[in-house]
Amino acid sequence: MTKKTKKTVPKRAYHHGDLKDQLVAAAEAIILERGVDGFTLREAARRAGVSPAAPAHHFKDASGLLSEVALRGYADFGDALAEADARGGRDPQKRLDAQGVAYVTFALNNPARFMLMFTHPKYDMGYKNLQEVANRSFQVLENAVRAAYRLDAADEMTPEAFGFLMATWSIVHGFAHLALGGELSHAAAMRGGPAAILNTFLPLALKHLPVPRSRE
Amino acid sequence: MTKKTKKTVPKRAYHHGDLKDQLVAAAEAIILERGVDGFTLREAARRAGVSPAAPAHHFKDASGLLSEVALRGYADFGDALAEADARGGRDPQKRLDAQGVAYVTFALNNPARFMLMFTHPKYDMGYKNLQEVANRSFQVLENAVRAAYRLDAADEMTPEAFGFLMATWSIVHGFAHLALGGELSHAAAMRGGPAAILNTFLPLALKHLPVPRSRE
DNA sequence: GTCTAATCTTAACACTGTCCAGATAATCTA
DNA sequence: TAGATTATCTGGACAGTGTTAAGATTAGAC
Repeated sequence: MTKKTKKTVPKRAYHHGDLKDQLVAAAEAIILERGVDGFTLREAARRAGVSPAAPAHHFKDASGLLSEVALRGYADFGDALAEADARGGRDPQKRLDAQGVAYVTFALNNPARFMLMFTHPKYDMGYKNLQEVANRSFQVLENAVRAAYRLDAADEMTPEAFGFLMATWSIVHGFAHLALGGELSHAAAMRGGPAAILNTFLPLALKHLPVPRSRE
Repeated sequence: MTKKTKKTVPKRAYHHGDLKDQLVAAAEAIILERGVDGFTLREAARRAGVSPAAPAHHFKDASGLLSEVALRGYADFGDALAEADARGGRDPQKRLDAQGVAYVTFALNNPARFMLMFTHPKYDMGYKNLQEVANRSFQVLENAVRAAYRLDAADEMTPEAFGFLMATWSIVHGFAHLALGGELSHAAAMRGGPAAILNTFLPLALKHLPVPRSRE
């Protein structure tokens, strides 16, 4: 009786209908639960309810699926930085402070995606427009540094401005990695718990890297 | 004829004799050639000329072998930082500058080991005295920061000193990751090649994080 | 309504890490 | 020196992996 009555138990059609998006969702869930290394293509297919070979019709290979995850991650990441930058108004210092907090906040709120994004061997930078989207997110940071050094978008970066850009990028990037790697958790446990990392530790660190006084 | 004459072609005895060290060497070579993800225990065994099951008598599992690689990496890393610290003499600024350069230099000269060391899921922090050795290397940095803040080894870290420690650690750690991730190679290609990263970019970035003037 | 192209399945291949039983040899004991 | 114990290594097996090839199913175009 359960043979023809497909309505009661949909059991899903031969064609999935929304496989691509569900594979991406499954991949994100897997790397969150098991880490980037814990991802397997077969598990993603399993969660989407399809055979191990099905994903090949939407992604070149496992690396392709992770590339799509990274792509969407960079898009959200760039949005978060751009929003923070906008909240900073016209003051370069405020713009950079807000971006620094947004940078680390994104990493802590999206640990799996962030780690994947900066684990290049896991995906393919040549995937679709991944490179552009990634560059666009980093450009938000560069633009704020340019403003601090009174450089137009067309101007070439001066060594000084470039040095400060690297310093800023390095400190937030390094902080995010140390926090995600658990390198700060011992200290956090003694000084206010995990919330202290973002609310206390990060400001304490960032205040050591102020925007250089502009030479009018 | 090549049957009994084992002398001409030693072919190796049933017992290897130096398997543990050769497995470590093979593992280091593999992650250098193929990246941390490219490591397989079977390949390491293959290079050492033993069966896939042989490593089990020296390491609990694949993670155990990588733990030994990480352990030796942290030991060398700590040594490099300690030597740099010593070269800095008594001046905290010089000690920290030297350590910063040593930190990034180690990462660039030992990319595979460095990446492994900071890819925690790949190995087991509970392995032998790994945790201690890792802590010891980080302690070198903390000690220089303590000196800058005139804190004894017994003194508790002040929030200010801790903030500066995190800022210093973050900036060199982040710079190393960005450089290894190729995030700076585009800029480097236009400004003096790969050597510029260490010789030009790093000093330009680090000068933005001076040791705070001591409040006598 | 037929045909084409997209989508999915089944089955197979060569890998992987890990376990087990047995072979070999180095070392300890007496 | 001889025998027994222990450490080390092999061969074979098992479940799991990514990827491919050949065929089934169905959506959409004409």
